[in-house]
Amino acid sequence: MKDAALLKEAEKSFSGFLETQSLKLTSQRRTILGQAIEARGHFSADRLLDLSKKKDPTISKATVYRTLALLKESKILEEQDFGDGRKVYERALGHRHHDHFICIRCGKIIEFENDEIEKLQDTEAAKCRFKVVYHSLKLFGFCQSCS
Amino acid sequence: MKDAALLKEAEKSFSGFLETQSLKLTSQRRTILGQAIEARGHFSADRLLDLSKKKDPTISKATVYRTLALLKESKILEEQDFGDGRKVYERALGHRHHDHFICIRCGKIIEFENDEIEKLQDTEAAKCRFKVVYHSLKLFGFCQSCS
DNA sequence: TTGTCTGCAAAATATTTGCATATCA
DNA sequence: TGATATGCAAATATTTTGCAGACAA
Repeated sequence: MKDAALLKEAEKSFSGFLETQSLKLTSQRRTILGQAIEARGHFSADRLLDLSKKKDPTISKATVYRTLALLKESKILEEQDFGDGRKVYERALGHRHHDHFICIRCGKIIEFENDEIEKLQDTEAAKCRFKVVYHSLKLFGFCQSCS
Repeated sequence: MKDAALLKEAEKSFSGFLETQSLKLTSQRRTILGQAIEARGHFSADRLLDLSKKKDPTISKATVYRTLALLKESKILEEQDFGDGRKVYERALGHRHHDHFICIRCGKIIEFENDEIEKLQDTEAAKCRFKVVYHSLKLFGFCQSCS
């Protein structure tokens, strides 16, 4: 999907979500959403603030954090924690579920999907009578160029 | 293994580690190690500080954090992050590798082991020419009593 | 018009660090 | 004795919050 189409879909989705909560689509929220979609890959709150400020220098850190919470709630973004003490975000809308390799030398992140692992997780959960809502699988190590 | 035997093994392991690094086994480090082994389950730095202070009220936060780093390095403890913004620790010495279910209602943590999942992870890593050093698999959802 | 938002600065949370003094080996 | 460790307080880093004025519906 092209960026423009993606952004359009995201805006539609976000404004729909905001409406259901009686919240408003402000110019700041529009800008932040736009930059989050354009950012691609994984980005931190801080990076999103920088990107957003380039479009509108008056946007504040507080608004970015508050908007990130809404984008997460509306399932447009997903929050990840790669263990460096801060949260990062990635687009969830139109992006299939996947897990991550994280290179502990260069920081590169590689995505992968494996249905078999998912199935085994469900089997294991059933054994413990546990109902899985979401999961996080991270493989830390060395990527090809670092090993 | 009984607590006393476990503690003895941990002390032996820790003092061996400290020696190789030309570091000292101080009374504070001994106290903190003792409380970490007695704590069982998962505990935060803050909780370990509280426990340690009961044995020696002069122990400081800084020393607990510094000692936790050493206990992690020496493989006596393992660091976990269950996504609530702080790190928790669990004993690794004499404790087989396992993954976790985390109940998002009551916070209960259930451990599980699954060799098949581990194997599939390795297979998947090999496909990407990625060398896995350690991994983290967390299944979030509802435990039996919360669902 | 009115309830929601915003920017700002201050607060909260978890962890780390500089430094003078104390302690282990 | 000398290198390492400690406690304290201040510094970091990230995220959250209170508040008074601004804005969307």
